[in-house]
Amino acid sequence: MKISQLAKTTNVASKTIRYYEEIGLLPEAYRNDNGYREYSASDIERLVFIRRCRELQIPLEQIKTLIAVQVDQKSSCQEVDALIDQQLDKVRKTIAELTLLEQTLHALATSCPNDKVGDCQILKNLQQE
Amino acid sequence: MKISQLAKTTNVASKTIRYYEEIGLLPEAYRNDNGYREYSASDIERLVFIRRCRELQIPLEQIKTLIAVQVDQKSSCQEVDALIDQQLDKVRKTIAELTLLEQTLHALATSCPNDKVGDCQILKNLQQE
DNA sequence: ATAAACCTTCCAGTCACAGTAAGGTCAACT
DNA sequence: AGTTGACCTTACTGTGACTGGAAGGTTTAT
Repeated sequence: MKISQLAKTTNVASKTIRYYEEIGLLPEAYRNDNGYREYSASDIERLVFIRRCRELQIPLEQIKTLIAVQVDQKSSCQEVDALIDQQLDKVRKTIAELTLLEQTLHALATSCPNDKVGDCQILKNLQQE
Repeated sequence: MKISQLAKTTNVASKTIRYYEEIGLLPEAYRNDNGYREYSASDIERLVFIRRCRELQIPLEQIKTLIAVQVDQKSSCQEVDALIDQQLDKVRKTIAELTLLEQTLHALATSCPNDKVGDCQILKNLQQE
């Protein structure tokens, strides 16, 4: 199958597939006589895996690690667990930060009863240390 | 005052101050005989304003707009209100997305009772569409 | 024959900086 | 007078994960 077929099947843009190959996240694709990349079913699997990881906002470098770990079926999946836990931690911290941010923005949004820039309480609040 | 003094006072790195000047967020600084940038009190105000906006994750381009609006004291601060509301919206949407993400990651993190990669439920789940 | 829909590589742009290099300036000390 | 160290300057590169576009080759359908 050609790259656009793979793109459609996996819901990953052709451009992105080439990019993944370039950075070594995908192996170099087999080429047809005309130089076009040719893909098989196993490429779909790998790409779906990557896409799912990306949906979880796992960085490409860490996805590389996950793929490397998968190769040795008998090795411990401790690294996998740790990576997911890390990701969960990161997401939770970001949520906490954004929740504070939301409160600040909400307070700010409701702080100005005036309508001229000169009296604008929002702008004054933004001036404060 | 020199750039490092301004940096300390406002808690914005010298590098960042130069960058803000480069992109036109700050006006071109006055230069001493030796070519060093020289700043005054009003520069502190402007930079604190920018820093506060950045803490609220307002993009630099929108901060430019806010600064432009401030100039005409008599104009309506409708644009300011709208911008803060937009920002609040964006933050709320991100929180909602991350909350879903957190649930998925949590479910994933607790899905694997095995310890060999070959049986790892996490990796299997990541393979799914 | 030609048009459209593909494919290829390569380069630039995104956002908001941070890192580094190479060099100029200044104040204090020996 | 020389030197050290802390500043300052510009200019270029790198970050992450792509996306857009240019310029050109190939295939397929009409």
